[in-house]
Amino acid sequence: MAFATLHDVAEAAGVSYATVDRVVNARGGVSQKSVLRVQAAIKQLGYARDVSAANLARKRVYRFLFLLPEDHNDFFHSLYSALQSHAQRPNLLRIAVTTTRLPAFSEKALIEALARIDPATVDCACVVALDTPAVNAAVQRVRAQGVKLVTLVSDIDAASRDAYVGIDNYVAGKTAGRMMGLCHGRQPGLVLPIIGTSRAHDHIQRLSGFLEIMQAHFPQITLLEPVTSRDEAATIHRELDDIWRAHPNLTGVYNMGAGNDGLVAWIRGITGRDRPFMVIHELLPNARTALEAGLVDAVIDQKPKEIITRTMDAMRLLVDGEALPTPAPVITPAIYLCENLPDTPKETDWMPSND
Amino acid sequence: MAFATLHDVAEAAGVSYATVDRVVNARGGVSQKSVLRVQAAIKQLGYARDVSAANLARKRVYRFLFLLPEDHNDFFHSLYSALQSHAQRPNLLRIAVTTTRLPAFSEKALIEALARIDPATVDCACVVALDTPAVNAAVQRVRAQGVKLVTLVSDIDAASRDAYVGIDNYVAGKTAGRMMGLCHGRQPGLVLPIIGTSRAHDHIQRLSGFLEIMQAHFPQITLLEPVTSRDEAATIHRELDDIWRAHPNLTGVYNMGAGNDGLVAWIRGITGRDRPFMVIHELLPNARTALEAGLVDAVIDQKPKEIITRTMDAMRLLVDGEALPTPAPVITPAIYLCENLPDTPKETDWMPSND
DNA sequence: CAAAAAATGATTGACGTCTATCATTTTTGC
DNA sequence: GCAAAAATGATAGACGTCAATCATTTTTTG
Repeated sequence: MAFATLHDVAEAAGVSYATVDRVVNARGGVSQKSVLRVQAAIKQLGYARDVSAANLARKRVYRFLFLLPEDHNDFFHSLYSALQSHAQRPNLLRIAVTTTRLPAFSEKALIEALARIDPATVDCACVVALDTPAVNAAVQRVRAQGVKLVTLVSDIDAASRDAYVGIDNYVAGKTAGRMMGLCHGRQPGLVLPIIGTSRAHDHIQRLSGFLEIMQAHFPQITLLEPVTSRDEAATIHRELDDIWRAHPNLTGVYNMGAGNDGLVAWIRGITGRDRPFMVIHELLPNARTALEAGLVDAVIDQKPKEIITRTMDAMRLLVDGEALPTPAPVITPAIYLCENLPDTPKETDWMPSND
Repeated sequence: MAFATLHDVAEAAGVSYATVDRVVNARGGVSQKSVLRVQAAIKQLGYARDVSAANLARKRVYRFLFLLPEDHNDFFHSLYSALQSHAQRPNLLRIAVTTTRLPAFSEKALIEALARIDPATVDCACVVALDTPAVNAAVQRVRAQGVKLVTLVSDIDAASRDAYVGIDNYVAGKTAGRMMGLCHGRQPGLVLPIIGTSRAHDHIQRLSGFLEIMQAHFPQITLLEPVTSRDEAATIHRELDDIWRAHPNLTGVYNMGAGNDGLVAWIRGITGRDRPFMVIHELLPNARTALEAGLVDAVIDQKPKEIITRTMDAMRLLVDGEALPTPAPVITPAIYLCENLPDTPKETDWMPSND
């Protein structure tokens, strides 16, 4: 009554269960006439496959391995936590996750970790890659053993991996730019961009998105030469002190890397004139506190939970040998002001993806 | 090897499957000693119940009924679409959703619909309620027949229903206020709030949140008396024409109701001076287009999909007789600028797609 | 120590789907 | 109209858990 089963479909279509099974699982060898009758019955009964039963019968188990950089970098840290909390969810779809953290930017460590992957215990690996020939080769060696491979955040040669789940730092930078521009209310201003290192792909992309929006839509705002912080709080603090003295008319700061603690400490010490507008990245506890305290105006967040969910979706599809959605869905950054901060503690979202 | 089963647990604990089953399903009649051994084995093996298999064996089917207002109101429309798209998702958790739309604000229609609920075919109903004694009584009559009842967005007496899933329009209004304030870049301004009807709870809440933030944090901005639009595009257009003429220094408009088409049409016609900053609600296609065209600055969105997900979570827990999380999780509004718009979702096939 | 009570073991049939095998019927080609 | 090919039917054993029954063992109690 409530839910039609394949047996119901078979009866309604006037064929045997075996034929229905051949149709829904595309096994072939069914006449056009039967296919149509089955499809009609499915539609008529509103049949929907019971995925639980299907996965059970298929004995599907997904064993995933994540290789993440072990970095102070805020973003990877939040990615890691998202992965941890995901792993603790009730076991709806039989996913077993193993995580290994590697020294950041170490080609050698990455290649070794890739070589250590055991095809007998891993169905699909997810790697924050470095785009070098040696890594490409190592990845292909893994894949040759039947392990699917997904690159995350940082891609390699498209032919070397099975899929790539990216975040659009360019869009994140543009969003930050729009936010910064709006904060100036059509007034002129002087804005300082801070990047972590000029070597990091993601910071470069954020910067170019930011600059593009600022120049295109807010020409009355002057941009200072970007400062490099090496993601160190102390460096940021020092640099800001200098610039603040040199530019009494500074109206905005956009930090696209880590080191927000130094930034916040510096703001706390400002006296005499209005602090500049502050736009920073990643909604971590310190950023949250700063927002709530009114020390920062906006936080651009890459939604690590959503990234993890999307990645796992892709990995599942790969292991099942199914087609990945094209174009790959893009995760757009969220904007947090101090009023719309999400609830902190309980992560009870254990519904399957989709949101 | 990959996943331990209850049989594995039984073996590891040195007891029979039956005993393990008694422990994990709390059937009682097990000695303390055995309980401990089973728990130890579960922990040691990292056993996690296979929810798919469990649900299958339990024959759990959740039959949910939604009673939603049939309104032009943008918000309920997006809520309805979210529900539709949720219903089309692959059938992971065996949820059957029926939706009935009712004339908005009609107490009579609501009570009749509640009376029509058949306990034999509905496990849990979700209602956008009206807080009147007659509705309260009708709700209690439904519950007396064993149907769980959740109120959505608009609550009634807490004792009358099983749960309430709310949205915080106050927070939404505050977020809009912050956004509007920031757009003024510490400059003075003159801002017009537009509400749908002064009778609608949600608009009142948005308004008070908006006013509170504006007064507390942006005192240099003057607020005009809120205009009532009855959510009609034509009314908004006309009112704005008048106000725009009467107040040459208008710098911002916040529309907390529907009727954004009229608003956008009006903006299109502006010449001579800068348009005011525009903050509106609900990321519907027209709002999206307006954002992309640069006719609107920010859209505050209540994330209807997330609301639906949360509601279904609560309904499931109720039907299972489990405890609801307290305090109820709050959904915070999202802020969209023209750079961080999400991908438009695409439709799925009718065919039973796995996963 | 025997009887009663409590705990445990052993087993079975669902649940809906997958996968496989084998027998039977229908269609096609000549 | 006959053989070969294609399509269909019938059936059965998983998958991991739930829920139930009944037999057996162990512990408690007087």
